[in-house]
Amino acid sequence: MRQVAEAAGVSTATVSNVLNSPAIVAPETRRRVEEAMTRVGFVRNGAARQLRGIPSSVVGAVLLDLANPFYGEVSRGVEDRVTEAGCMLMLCSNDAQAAKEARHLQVLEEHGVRGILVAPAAARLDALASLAKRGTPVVLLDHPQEDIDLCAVTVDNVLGGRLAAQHVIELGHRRLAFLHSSLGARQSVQRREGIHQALHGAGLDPATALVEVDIPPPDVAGGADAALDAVFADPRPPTAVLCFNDIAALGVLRGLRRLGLAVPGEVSVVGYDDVQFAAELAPALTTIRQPKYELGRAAADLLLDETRPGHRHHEVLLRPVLVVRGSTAAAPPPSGSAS
Amino acid sequence: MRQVAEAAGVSTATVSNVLNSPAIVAPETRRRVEEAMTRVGFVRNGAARQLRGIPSSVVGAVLLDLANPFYGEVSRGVEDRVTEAGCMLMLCSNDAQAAKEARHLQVLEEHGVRGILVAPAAARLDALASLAKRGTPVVLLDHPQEDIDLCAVTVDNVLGGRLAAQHVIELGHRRLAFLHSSLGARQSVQRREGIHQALHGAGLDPATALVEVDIPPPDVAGGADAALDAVFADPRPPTAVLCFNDIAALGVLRGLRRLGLAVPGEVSVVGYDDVQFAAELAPALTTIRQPKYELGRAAADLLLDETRPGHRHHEVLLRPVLVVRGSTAAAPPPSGSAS
DNA sequence: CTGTTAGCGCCTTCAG
DNA sequence: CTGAAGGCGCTAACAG
Repeated sequence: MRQVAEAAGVSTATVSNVLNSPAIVAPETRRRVEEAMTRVGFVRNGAARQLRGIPSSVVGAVLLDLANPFYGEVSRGVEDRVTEAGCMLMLCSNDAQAAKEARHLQVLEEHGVRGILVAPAAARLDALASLAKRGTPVVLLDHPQEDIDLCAVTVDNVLGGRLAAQHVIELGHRRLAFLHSSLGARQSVQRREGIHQALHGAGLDPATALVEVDIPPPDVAGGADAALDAVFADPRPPTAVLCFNDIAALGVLRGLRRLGLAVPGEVSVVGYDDVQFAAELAPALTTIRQPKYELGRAAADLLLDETRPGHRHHEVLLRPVLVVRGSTAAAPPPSGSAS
Repeated sequence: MRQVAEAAGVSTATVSNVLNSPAIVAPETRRRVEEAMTRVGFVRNGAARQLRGIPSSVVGAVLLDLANPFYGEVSRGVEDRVTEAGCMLMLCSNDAQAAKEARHLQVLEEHGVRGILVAPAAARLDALASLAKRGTPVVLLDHPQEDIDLCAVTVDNVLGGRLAAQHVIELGHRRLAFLHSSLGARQSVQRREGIHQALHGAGLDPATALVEVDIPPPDVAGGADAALDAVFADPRPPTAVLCFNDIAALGVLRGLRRLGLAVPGEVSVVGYDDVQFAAELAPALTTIRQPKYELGRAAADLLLDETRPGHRHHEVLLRPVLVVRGSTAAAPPPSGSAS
């Protein structure tokens, strides 16, 4: 900046004014300074500005996994909103590991970001609460507000689980499997709750009507595929499989093909998320659609609002929707294979 | 930091030493300082450090579109490599718009990032070259080095196009369609070159054997679907469709279903990228696999190496691979519908 | 309208 | 091993 000032024959303060309040600089001087800037190849130093107290224009986001198409669409929503506000995004994956998450949060805080969006992996949220108390706004993404005083955006998982279960129950299914994973533990608990509600509503007992299977990370599709062996070894196997996301459903479709079970003739499959490819699978996947892009946008919205004077923390609840396609059908008549 | 120093009854320099060279501080003093740090809730100020000249630990990446599963996997490769080096990632999408890209690059430079990975949208690369000359290392991702003196990582697109075309030619197809998009213009040119090579190799004339269709952005799948009407209105329609990515192939499968054309019985389809869902489509997609994760990792590797003293720019060329699945089969016998 | 000045928080000499 | 001092680039306040 000093170089520019010298080249233009003015002081650094004037250069600063050209940058920040062009209106108060004489046109001729301004022109000279601007010319000098391009000649010298001047680039503002963000670190110095920030040190001087200018609010940062980068926002952080800690999500589960960038390569997961669900979070891909979520981050696109975040990015678009944040870009509109003239900000940039520092993105990272926590891979469901609290330690990774803590490290990322620390670095983001040290960088003095304007705020952080986080889909928390850690069981306890105290770290986030104190982070916020120290002055870095935090917005929970796909996690309920619970007792913490933070903004939050969630999609109603209980409703989602209920929609999925009600759908197959209405089709006559009486034995269901629910495939979940520690990668979506929090969501899975709530969706299970919704499934239980639907079962009770139909007069069914979860203890006998529902098989639960945990898919070990990290390979969700492969794990789901492999998990089916045990599920269908049962003398009275389920006729409908509910999955905690579409990737797992991908694995289920593959596994059922491997086991020679027809979809939806013998087994119905319901996914979750409605990622882009869900409609094109064989058969097209019945699934619970989450408003992914909106989820990201809404979270970014809340975060950007944090700096507004009258801001008050609140929770936004989005609603999932059942999308019926080809992977679900009426339950097959009970076969005589009862042992 | 001053607060910590006061709380621990030492000077700020000692606090700094505890942080940066713990070994040279007396254990007892160190303990006291560390205790004071947690008590006060001390957080290092990244801006101040950077201003002081400490090299930044954030690297920037400007890719085409975060929501695109291809770039999702690429960025995961970048992220993992960068995290290993203790760095963070500032990610953004350029949406194939040179203006957006320029803005992002500027902000990244102002932030003083350690380096920038870019899958360039701009036609000319001078901006990148001068960026690098000013001191921010730049690595081209999925773009050849050409005449610019920068590191670059690419996947051999000519080979990819040739593999796709050779495969269907060997299956007896003599009329091919190639669906490309301005979203992948650069890659498309090279893949077309590969297709031409394959056609020539088989003694076919591209002028008559190849139909080219441009899919207008932004909806690739929908655009591909819609584009088929014109393609198959031709009296001698193609029997094989080569797509510039798997998303387009998704749309093609949908469109062919809509038109009542069997895959692979009447028409063969080849995708590109081999994204996660490609294997699970109906039918499973024959496609050209790109080493996506490796592409990201290799690019990050090159970037991190830029700061090494003896570094010399170079280009890494990765090889794509043909993955044959269910969407391609022998060409149908010529029907009598010649007009 | 333009120049001067001080200081943001940290790290690194240099003395002690 | 610890303390004091200076400066990284920028901007806000004030003086000219």
